[in-house]
Amino acid sequence: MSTDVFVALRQRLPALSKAERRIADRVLEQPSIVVDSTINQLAELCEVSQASVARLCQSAGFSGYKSFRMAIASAITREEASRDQFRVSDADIGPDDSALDVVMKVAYQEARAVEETARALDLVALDAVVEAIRDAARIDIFGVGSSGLTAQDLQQKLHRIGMSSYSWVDPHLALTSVALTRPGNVAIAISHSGLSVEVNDMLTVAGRAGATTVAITNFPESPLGLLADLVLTTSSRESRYRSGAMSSRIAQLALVDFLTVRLLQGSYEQANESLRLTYDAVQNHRLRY
Amino acid sequence: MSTDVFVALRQRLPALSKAERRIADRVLEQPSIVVDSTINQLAELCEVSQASVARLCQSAGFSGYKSFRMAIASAITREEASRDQFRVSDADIGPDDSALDVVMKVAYQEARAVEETARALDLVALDAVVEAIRDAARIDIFGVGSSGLTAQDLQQKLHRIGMSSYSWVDPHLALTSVALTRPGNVAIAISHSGLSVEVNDMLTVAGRAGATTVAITNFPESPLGLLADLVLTTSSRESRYRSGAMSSRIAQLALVDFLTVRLLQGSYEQANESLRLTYDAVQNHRLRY
DNA sequence: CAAGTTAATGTGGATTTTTTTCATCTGCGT
DNA sequence: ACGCAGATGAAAAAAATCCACATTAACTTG
Repeated sequence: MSTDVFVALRQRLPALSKAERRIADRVLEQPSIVVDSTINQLAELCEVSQASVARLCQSAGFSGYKSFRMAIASAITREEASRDQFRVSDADIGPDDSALDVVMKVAYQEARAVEETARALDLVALDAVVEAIRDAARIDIFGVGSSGLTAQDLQQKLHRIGMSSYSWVDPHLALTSVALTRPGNVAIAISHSGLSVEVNDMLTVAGRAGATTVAITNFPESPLGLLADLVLTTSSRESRYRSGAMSSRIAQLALVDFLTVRLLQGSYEQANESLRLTYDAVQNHRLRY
Repeated sequence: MSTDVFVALRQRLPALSKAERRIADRVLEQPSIVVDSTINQLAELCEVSQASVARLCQSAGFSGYKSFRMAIASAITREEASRDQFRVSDADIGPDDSALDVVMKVAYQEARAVEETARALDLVALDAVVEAIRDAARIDIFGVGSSGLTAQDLQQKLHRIGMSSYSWVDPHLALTSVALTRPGNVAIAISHSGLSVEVNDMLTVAGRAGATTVAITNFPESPLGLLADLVLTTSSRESRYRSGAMSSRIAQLALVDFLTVRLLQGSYEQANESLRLTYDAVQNHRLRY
């Protein structure tokens, strides 16, 4: 992309003739009118001829009014975008915030959670987990509360690409399953705080049985984190105005996706075949437009 | 309307005719050609008539090709700006991408899905749904596959703030439940494509029983979207390299959070009390450092 | 399976918009 | 006052967009 229209315009400002100057001033003052106006309307607005407008566009380095107009449209959104970047709604959500405020703030927090989780992720650990999963005959996944949903999600995805995996909601069932696991298998525990008793128990038992233990938690130094062979850390901070887990769950799911895509990469053909088959399987449960 | 062209286009994608679809695909794949092409050139490039291009532009909500082109120019710069932040190329994920590339690209797509969902959200519909939920004696939630997890998540959250809600995995159970629902109650159907037979059935029955019907879907013009009284639209694009639902599920959960926070705001004291109580309830299942 | 019906697509011309040409005007120096 | 150079506007020419209508394709129904 060449230099900004506004820059080009401002630089030429002193060299312009009277009519062109009038147009340029108007445009710089309120660029949006260019987007909304044809060359005729803009000319009339500035009380000059269309030809003058056309000449200004060319003298600013554009082929004509058309491309000038598009450049202005671009430049406006570029300015908007960089403004938005600084007007980040890092503030906490309050009881009197408008719907727009709420939506923007929540979205911002969650987008940030994903981004920060990605940036802070230990890629070596990630690929170690991927390797462990790939070699495992069975994968047990466990989480309670909202982390239970992440567990289910991971289970579904692993299952879809052809890996035997189980996610347990019931702690007793989980314990009986992992008690019988073996070296080479993988047990994955998910807990935002890393403090959940059930989840810790499950990973302890799995470790004792020789499985590779993986923790997905926001706090690597938590009991759960210290317990596990491999730790994948999410980076989310919950708003005080929470209705339970928001960002933490999003960050966990993002992590699940990193894992699955990475797994998928390793066995492209085979995994894609699995995906195609599972997709076809539900095809006749779909309506048509 | 600040809603992004690309969002509008992607949401209408499945509802488009063959010729329009071809154009839309081409545009989404390489948007810059629109900026460089007249309507004739673009038509020739896609091997369709100019009229079809014009029709697509109108069906995407623009007055014609002119304004469509400007919107594309804007949207391109917006995308560029946000990509710069992630320092990620626009290429899709490939089998040979490094772990870092994969993580950043997935994170970018998911963060983008959240942001675009927020940006394009119909706030009036959102608050209408919030009102309906608040007044309802019972809320039935239904989704299959990965949308089933969203359904569970929403159910958990509503439940936690003291609303009677049910999420059904089994279509039969769901149908028997909504068949007995009543006017004033709310039925929420979740489906990314809006095509799932079971989910459509459920909402149809609920509507017949007089409940307020809500659809959460990426495609407002899908059968499900057309069926519902109120539609909340997600704005996600799936990577071609998908392991099932990634961005779509994240966007759905973001939507769930918008809903719950908004609900929570309305009844600050009472809901916060519920949250505190439920938090305390699991307290002695937490370890200490 | 054919006829009828409806939706989708393309053609060509009407209309709008942009570009270019050229005549006129303004200001300035001689 | 005259002539010249650059600036400006009017209008013609060119280009592009939009629209009405014809045609084709797809689908339904008897």
